[in-house]
Amino acid sequence: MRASRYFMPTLREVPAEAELISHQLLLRGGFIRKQAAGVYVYLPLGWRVIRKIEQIVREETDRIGGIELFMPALVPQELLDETGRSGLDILFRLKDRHGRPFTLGFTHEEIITDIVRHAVSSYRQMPLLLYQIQTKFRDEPRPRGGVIRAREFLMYDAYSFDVDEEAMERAYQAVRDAYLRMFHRMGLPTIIVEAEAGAIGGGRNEEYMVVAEGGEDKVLQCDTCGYGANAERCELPDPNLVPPPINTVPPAQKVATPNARTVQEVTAFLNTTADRLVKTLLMRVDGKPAAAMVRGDRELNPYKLMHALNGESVEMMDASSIEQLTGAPVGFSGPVGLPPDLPLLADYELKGLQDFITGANEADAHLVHVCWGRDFPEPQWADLRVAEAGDRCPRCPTGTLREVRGIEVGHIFQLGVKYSRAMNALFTDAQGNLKPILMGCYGLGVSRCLAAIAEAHHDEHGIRFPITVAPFEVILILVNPEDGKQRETAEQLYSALLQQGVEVLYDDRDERSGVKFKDADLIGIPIQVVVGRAVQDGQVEVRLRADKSPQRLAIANAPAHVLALIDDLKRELEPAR
RNA sequence: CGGGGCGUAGCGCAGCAUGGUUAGCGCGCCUGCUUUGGGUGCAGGAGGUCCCCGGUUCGAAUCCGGGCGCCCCGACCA
Repeated sequence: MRASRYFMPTLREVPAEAELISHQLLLRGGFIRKQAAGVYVYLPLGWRVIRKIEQIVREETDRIGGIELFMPALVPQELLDETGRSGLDILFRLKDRHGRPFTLGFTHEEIITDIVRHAVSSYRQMPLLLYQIQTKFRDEPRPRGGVIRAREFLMYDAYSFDVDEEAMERAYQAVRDAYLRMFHRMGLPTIIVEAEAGAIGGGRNEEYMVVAEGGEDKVLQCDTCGYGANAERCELPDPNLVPPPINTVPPAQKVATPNARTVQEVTAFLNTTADRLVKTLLMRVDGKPAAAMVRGDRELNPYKLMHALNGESVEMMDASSIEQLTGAPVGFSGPVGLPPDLPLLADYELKGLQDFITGANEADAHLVHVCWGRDFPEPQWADLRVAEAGDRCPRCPTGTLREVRGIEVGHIFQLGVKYSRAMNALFTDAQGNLKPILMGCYGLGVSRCLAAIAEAHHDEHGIRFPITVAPFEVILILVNPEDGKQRETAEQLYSALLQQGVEVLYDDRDERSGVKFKDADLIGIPIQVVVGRAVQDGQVEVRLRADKSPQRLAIANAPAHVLALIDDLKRELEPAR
């Protein structure tokens, strides 16, 4: 490709809207352009990268027996009614001319299950692994980071169908390994962590995280055993604390705390510390009220409360319901005097705490010297708080958790019969029994990978693409187009490389050399071939974007050398191929 | 949805508190010359519904009201 005839609008200055380095570089390098919040154009360079990512995921899925298909982006709402997901607020909704409600697909479990329930009826037709690469639409409350969290984005999603638990587990493992190969081939270093299932639901599920400063997920990792989990999932062990004696604790006493609602305000007012305070949070699990207690300096993990009560959804109770239930405005809730039928749960940690401060369930008042088992019934103990760096590992005796940030590039789930049961996707087994199909679903953010790659591979000059996903393998830089000898050499090398099947971007533009070098570094093509003044000595320079150390070569040897370099770079990421 | 910030040429910004020439600067773009190994120098030029609607005023980019859009933090999120 001749750069003079190509479309690569690079930007010299950093667009004000971009915060993340990957976002800045992708905008500046002419890979993407914003159309609206969370809606992006993929410019030619960006689209070439996307197509390479797609190719890798196709090859690796095909290798484990996956079969590609293509589902509609336009999804009839009634299909989502079957699984109760038509009310989700991330759905884009529209109506056709007859007023029939549609949504834009945010994920495709219902569609694929619908196809399979009509076409699969026997155990002989499984196992089955179907996948697609599709545009997904999610009306995110807050798009951010460019294509990291977009409202319209490209996603690969695969779905497995099996006859029993073991077969489902085998399919899950096969995809799990295939994902590792995909990310490795893309040059994305990932870690696998346990995760929450969110709107997809189901059982076991894991996320693939690219560790990056700009990542939006908090990930906790054990320094000893390798356990890793998303912070919204990460379990904590029961420290089995011994309750301190309460015979010397003075009776609970009400104190006035005018306008002191937050932990910070209360501790300041009572001149104490947050770990002497117990927060009581009123929540709804599956719509039913529940109270959860954590220490004042901790954070409640709502999912943990949901799991403790075997629920499927959780939300904070709204202010007026709280007032109705406790008799006090938000900020003054406490465990003393709550309705006896209200489930009351407390984090394990509180087992070792007595003589604490809580809300009094009365406006502008708190209680001091509160003890559980004395002033209110012993609560149900559970793991309820959000894990933090420094906490003990839940999987091994000596490990400590540390915290990193990650970009979630993949998420795999064992769905079990959640969708097949709801949608009546049944099959007949060898014994003639009618059973629901066991499903798994496996998502990979294709467009998000583009951003993750830029986030993981860049320096102060620009992106440094791994060769497997680079928009071109080689950039051929003609330093001075006015120089006949240089031009002639560059043209000759260009044809030679093309003939060898090399993907080469030939920068023949009538630009200053400085512009070309800056652009080459910015767009990150891994191999740079510079045709400059060295042609006088019959030489050109070859250098890697990654280390920049130039190597001078006789012009005649350059194509073979470049070919060998490409091979080397590819072998690092695709050893088996 | 809560808090904060922003909206002026393709991009980055100034001007706005105190209303008043023809709305300005840098980059980019066009023309000519120059230069040719890291965003070259000189000269000339084009490009603006100052986000939108309404109001105040002799006069609004500037003041007031309403709306829309965008970014960041939080809530939320596969």
